[in-house]
Amino acid sequence: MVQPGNAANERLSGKNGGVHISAKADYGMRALLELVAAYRIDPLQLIKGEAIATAQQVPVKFLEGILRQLRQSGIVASQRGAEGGYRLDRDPSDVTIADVVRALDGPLAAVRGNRPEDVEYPGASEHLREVWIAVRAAMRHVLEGISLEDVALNKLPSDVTELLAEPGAWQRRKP
Amino acid sequence: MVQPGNAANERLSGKNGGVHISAKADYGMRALLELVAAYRIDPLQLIKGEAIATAQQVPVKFLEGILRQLRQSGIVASQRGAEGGYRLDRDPSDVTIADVVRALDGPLAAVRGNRPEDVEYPGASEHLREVWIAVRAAMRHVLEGISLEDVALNKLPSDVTELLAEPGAWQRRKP
DNA sequence: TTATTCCCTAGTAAGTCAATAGCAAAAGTG
DNA sequence: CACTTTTGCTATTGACTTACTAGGGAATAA
Repeated sequence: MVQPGNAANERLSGKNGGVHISAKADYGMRALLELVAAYRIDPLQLIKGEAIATAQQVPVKFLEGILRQLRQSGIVASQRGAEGGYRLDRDPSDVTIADVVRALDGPLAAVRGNRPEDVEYPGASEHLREVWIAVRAAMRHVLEGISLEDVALNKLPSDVTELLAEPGAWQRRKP
Repeated sequence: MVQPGNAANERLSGKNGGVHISAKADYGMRALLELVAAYRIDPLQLIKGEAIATAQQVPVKFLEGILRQLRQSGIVASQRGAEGGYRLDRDPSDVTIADVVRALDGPLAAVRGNRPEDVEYPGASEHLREVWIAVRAAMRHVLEGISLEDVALNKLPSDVTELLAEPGAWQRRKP
């Protein structure tokens, strides 16, 4: 098992295509889930960056940058000075995972760095674009369908739990 | 519109999280679709690397490396020397896009470079792993469900065409 | 005023990505 | 047997990204 936020024994297999959840997206989601927990007690309660960082075992200064990006996207609010901190600025049921990933890493899908609808294919590969569009649509379907509240309460939408119930969903594919 | 294989005006928005189709996966799929077209005439016909490269407007030497990886994965066969070239080594209906992406870029999904099932989350983010597993399952569902033949004949599975029919599937989300 | 806490810019080491160069090895042709 | 063609393989490159860290500036409360 990989320790959370411990950058020592990680990146065993440096290479990965398909979908990659970056450290920013992962840390950002974890920070937001901490803020959701506080929000459910008092929606205006402020939590310090360092408190989030230690709770989630994430590098503090790196997390600060992430929280700033989330504030600039209107997901989080912040206050400076003593007794300052961060809080959610929107209802947890209103913030989707897609919102978070887009705020931190940009567009959900890219083909060679371009939007899927912007690439064109000659001859035999004529219909390849449809495939990448479908991949993006699948990502959107999942990530736009799950809110922070869903994750915090472990109440995922039914079509997502169906995905999780698929045989082998929790195992890696044979290499 | 971005020209196929032209690396000049691309990479406008360098950053992207979520799913990224690499040049290798994109070029590899295009090369394979050329081979499928030949396969349908004669399953043993050999096509030269340079012919594929010019047909798909892809850098030759880069494509060579891709085709070699595909051969090492058993998807493609090759023969050296004059009158040599490449051909499909499996039936087009038997090769999925997931096979291609895995052969060229490794695992379909990663969280900070690790397999989704290998990361663990403390406290408030306890259930985040399920989300990433679901994302991977969604990717698998799409990419393992489409074969080279499906793309070549433009006959995608019904659940994929349903994804494409979703409103806004072809437009980017408002930034 | 002073301690606290977020805000912001810069920088950096390591790594990846996309591609190129060059030569070795095999296979067919004359 | 040369000789040409075509793939096999390794190494290298430059641009870029990722995951951080350093250090100071600005706001806020006691």
